[in-house]
Amino acid sequence: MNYYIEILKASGLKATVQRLTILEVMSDSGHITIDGLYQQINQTHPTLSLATIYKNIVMMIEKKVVVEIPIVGSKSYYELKKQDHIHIICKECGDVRDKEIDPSWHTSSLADDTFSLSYMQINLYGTCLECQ
Amino acid sequence: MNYYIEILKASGLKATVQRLTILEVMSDSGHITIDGLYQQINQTHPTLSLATIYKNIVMMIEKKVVVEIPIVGSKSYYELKKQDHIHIICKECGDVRDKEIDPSWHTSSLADDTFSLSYMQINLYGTCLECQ
DNA sequence: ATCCTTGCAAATGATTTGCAAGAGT
DNA sequence: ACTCTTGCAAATCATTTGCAAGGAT
Repeated sequence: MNYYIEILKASGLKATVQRLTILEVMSDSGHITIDGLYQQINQTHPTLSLATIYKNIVMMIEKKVVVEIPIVGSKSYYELKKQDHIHIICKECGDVRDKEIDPSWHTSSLADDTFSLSYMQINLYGTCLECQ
Repeated sequence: MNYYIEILKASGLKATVQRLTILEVMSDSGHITIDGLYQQINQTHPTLSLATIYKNIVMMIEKKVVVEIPIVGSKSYYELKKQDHIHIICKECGDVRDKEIDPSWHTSSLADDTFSLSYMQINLYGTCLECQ
């Protein structure tokens, strides 16, 4: 918890209960949609409003504390910012898992020299073991 | 034009002027949003409604004629279905370019054996030459 | 002739905004 | 004390739906 207070302050955001709650729930679930966040949070903080979640997600994305994961055929997921990694997405159950990017990949060679790369996003869609 | 008639029929969809127009505009621009489609089409087919575009995009995605490209921080783009490839996206101007996937990549090794991969999506975000 | 598709308008759903009260620094 | 943030309700924007008329096979 204290960890997130530091992150928020370092980003110029006040450490409110609402923000800390959002970050904790997001961290626990790994990847979560806005609706998911709201439902989870509602159980422990029934007064925390949807509007507050929206406002804060927008803000924390701007401050690079949170990252959006846009998904084919569904709402975006959100996660805490960390190193670039692959998302393995089950089309059946919607589960999202992380995987490290194979270091043998020369990611810099992906784009050409004329393009200044800032970040990448790799999503693999398919069916997980449980859903097969 | 006749080419798209075949594709539609093969997918079990009637070849209407509206659908052919959508496919042509989409092909011309490479990648386009719903709004973009509507504005482009409006110039030549002012009566073609937004609702028709929505209905058809949904249908053609189901039939695998069209593919959604979800984008960080903006609406999804759509393109004609073709081989998997990389999208190079300029965060400044929104331009989307295609690039072949480096064949030296062992894409099958990206996921583990337990995951049945159906398709992948690789987006590189940064700044294009013109916007630098 | 039949069934599918269109276009309109209305309905729904998601996200954003304005503002007064409350909380963090 | 000051400024930022919250929560509510209303406003806006995006997407979907129902239905009667028109078009494709």
